[in-house]
Amino acid sequence: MKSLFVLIDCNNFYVSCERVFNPRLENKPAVVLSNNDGCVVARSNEAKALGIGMGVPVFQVEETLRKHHVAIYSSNYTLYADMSARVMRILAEFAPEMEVYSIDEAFLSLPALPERDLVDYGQQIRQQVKQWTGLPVSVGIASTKTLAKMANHIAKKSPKTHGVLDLTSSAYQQKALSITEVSKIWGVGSKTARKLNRAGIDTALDLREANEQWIRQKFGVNGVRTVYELRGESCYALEESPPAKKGITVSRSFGHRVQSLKELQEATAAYAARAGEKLRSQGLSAAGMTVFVMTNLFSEREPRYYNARSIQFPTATNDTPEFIRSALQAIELLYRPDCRFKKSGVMLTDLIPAEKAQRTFFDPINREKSQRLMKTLDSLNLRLSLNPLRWAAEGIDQPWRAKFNQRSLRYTTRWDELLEVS
DNA sequence: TCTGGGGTCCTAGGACCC
DNA sequence: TCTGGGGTCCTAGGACCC
Repeated sequence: MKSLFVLIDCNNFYVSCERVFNPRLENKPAVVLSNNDGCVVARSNEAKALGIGMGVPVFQVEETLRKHHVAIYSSNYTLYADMSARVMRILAEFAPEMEVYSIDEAFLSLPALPERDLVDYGQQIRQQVKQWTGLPVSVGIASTKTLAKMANHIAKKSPKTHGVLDLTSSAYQQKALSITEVSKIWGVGSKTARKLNRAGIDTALDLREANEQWIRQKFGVNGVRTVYELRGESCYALEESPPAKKGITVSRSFGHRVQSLKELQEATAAYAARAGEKLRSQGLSAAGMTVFVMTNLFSEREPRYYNARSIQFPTATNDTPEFIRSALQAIELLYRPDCRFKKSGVMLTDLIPAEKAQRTFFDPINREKSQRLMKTLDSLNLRLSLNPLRWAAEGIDQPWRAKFNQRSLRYTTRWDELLEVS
C-alpha cells in the first residue's frame, strides 16, 4: 500500500523553548544566539519581520536589536535537547513509524487510507504537542518527503492553513508548487537555485516539468531525485533507525583569541575528552583521529592559518587518555607562536562498533582496565550531571571556554534551576 | 590525422541539511 | 573588535593496476 509522509516541525524552535519558560516574550521579537553569542540562529516571527536574517553575525544587527528591544538569549542546548525529547515522545504515539530528522523535526509515515481526515489528524498533533509542552508546531502531509517539507513550509507561513497543510490532492499540489520558489525546496541550496534561475526555472512547478536529462547532467542524481519527489514519486524512504555515524566531531570557537600553546592544548584535550564520551555513548570505537586548528579566517590584518593532522591508531579505541595523548602531540606540531587561534577541533573517524575492535598482540594499553575506567567515569558524569570529573589536561580555569552571557536556566534538567513562580 | 582501455580506490572540494 | 557547530553525500581527478 502507498504510504504518506507527515512532517512535523517546531516553529522557531529555540525561541519557542525560551518562551515556554518566559511567557512575557509572547508576541515580542526575540532571538537565540550561537555559541560564543556569535550569530543569530533562531528568530521569533517578530524578529524575522525586522529583517534579522538567519545566521547573521550579531555585530551586524546590533543596531536593530537595540532599537527594537529584541530579547536576546544565548543557546541553552541542554534545555532544547530535553524539550525536543518531550516532543518526540508525543509524536511517536501518532504513527507506527517515526524518523527523528533533527532536533526540531520528525517525519511520520502512515498508510494512505482514503477514509482518514488528514487535516483533522494534523490538528490533533498540533494540539497535543501544544498542550503537553507549550510548543507550537506545523504539520505538512504529502506522498513524498520533499512535498511534505513544502507543505510544512506553506503551513508555517500561511495563517489560512492554521498550521496544517495536506498536499495529497493534486489540485492543491499544483497550486503549492506554483507558489514555491526553487530556493525553498528541500535539497536545493543557494548555488543550485541560482543556476536554476539562470535557466528560467523559478518555481517548484517549473522544476517538476524540467527536462530530466538536463537535470541529470547539471545537478547529478540528487537533482533527479528531487524532480521525482516533486512529481510524487518517493525516492527518500523513512529511516526509523539512523545509520551508524561515520565520524564524530567536537570543535568550538574559543571565548577569546588563544596564543599560548598551553591554552590551545587544554582546549583541544577537553574536545578530545568530549569526543570520547560521545563515541562511547554510541557504543563505538575509532581507528583514526584528525586534529585541526585555525585562526580567524575572516581577518585581513592577521596571518590566516588552517592546518590539520591525522593519526591512525594501531587498533580501534575508545580510550580517552589515548585520544588526549594523540591530540596533544598533534597540537604541538600544528602550533605556531605567531598566530592567535580562534578555534580547534577533534574528529574521530573510521568508527566501528566497540566490540568489533581488534586486539593487537603487543598492546601497551590494558583494555579491560581502560574499559572499566571509562565506564565508571561516564556513568558518574552522567549521573551527577555536573560533569565533576575532568582530565587534568583540560585545565582548571579554562579561560578559552566560549561565552554564553545571556543563557536562561536549565529549567527541566537541573533541580537548582527550576522555574520559580511568585 | 589523432594518444589503448577499462577498472578500482582514494581524496579534496563542493553542495546540501539542520 | 565582533562571523556557530555538526553532519551527509556526490563528483571529478589522480594514482595505480592489468
